[in-house]
Amino acid sequence: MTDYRECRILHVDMDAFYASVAVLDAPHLRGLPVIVGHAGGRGVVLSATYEARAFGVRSAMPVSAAMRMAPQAVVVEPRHERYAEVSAQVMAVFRDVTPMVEPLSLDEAFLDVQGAYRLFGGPREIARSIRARIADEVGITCSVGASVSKLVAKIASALCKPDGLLVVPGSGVLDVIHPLPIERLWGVGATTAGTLRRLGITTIGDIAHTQVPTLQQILGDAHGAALHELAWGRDTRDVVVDGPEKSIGAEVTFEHDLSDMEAVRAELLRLSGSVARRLRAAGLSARTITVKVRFEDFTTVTRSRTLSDPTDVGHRVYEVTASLFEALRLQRARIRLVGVRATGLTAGARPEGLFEDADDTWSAVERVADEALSRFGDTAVTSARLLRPWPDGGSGSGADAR
DNA sequence: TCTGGGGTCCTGGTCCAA
DNA sequence: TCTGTTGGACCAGGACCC
Repeated sequence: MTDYRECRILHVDMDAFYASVAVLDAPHLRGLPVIVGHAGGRGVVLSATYEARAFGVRSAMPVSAAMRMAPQAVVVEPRHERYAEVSAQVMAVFRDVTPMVEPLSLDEAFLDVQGAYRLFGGPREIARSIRARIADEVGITCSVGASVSKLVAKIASALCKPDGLLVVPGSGVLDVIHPLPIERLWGVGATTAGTLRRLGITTIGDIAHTQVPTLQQILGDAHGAALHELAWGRDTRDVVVDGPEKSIGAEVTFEHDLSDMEAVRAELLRLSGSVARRLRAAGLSARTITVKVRFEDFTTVTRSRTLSDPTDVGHRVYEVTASLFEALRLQRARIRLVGVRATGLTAGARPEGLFEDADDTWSAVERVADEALSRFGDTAVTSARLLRPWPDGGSGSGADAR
């Protein structure tokens, strides 16, 4: 029997992860159509069991639309801490097999298993063992693709979903990927797919047989050339164990569009505090702060500012955020979403005492608050400004003072 | 129909300094 | 001194991923 030793890259993907965890924790839901998402309002489907998918329910569609398709479905509120917990169990199984694990999200990872052959056998045996252990020890199912590259391993795991295993040797790569629709290719989303389809390019094979300059003319130099390479199965990216974080952000969509700018500023204050707290928890400081505003018609603007000194102080983040927001000079706008993001991250907290300024005081205050929050819970400390009762219920719940 | 929230990466424009 | 070029940093927006 061939053991496909060239297929050292595994892509492991949990099946309907959030929904599977919901069923794991509430076994009476097994076999039922289950949708994970915020019921009512503007929530979208985060995940759905295959029973729900049979009705046409898909991730990212509005929960309201999903409920019209599957009225009998059970809607379950998301529980992110629980997903993180289960994810840690799954990743621990991966790391038992090899240290070469690159998590892509809570529910999927690339593994380079070449170094594990001597202990565990070839890629197929390793994949089988991982699938069995996750089923036994965690209680959910996963699908595994194994191949010579990340691209093909990822395509393979998608092709064998749910609860499957597919090994694609180097000699079979083009036979497998060329008939597939272009959307299967990493980097082809709705926009690129629409552009290519209008030109009659519908399969990965079509991309492979289109001249590079033509693709570059359509999609830009980098994107065009990259897609052509991928369409021929050429992907030399290695499994990277620990990539540093590049940004930390938070955003919120209001239940109803807001026109009360004071309420929007209060939300920006809350988001700034949350981002800064996560920076401090990660031991990082940020040089660039970006504020994002989405209006009722879904148009979105971002404004950013780069600081002379990196910061992890919430008060400082809010000062920048608020001044960027003020510069937009919004009077009667109806705002759907606001967000705050920190980029240009550097390791290490902001050096205290280096600059004798108000940030030192705020930094000290916020570190004390971090301590209180970690000891007494999320509601132990908050900014006085966030205590004002907004007309419609406050942050994220749909204030609208008009 | 009506579009979340967390991210990464790329592109094109502007500004500034060498 | 003036002009043109180049390259880097920054900024804004968009596409994409899960």
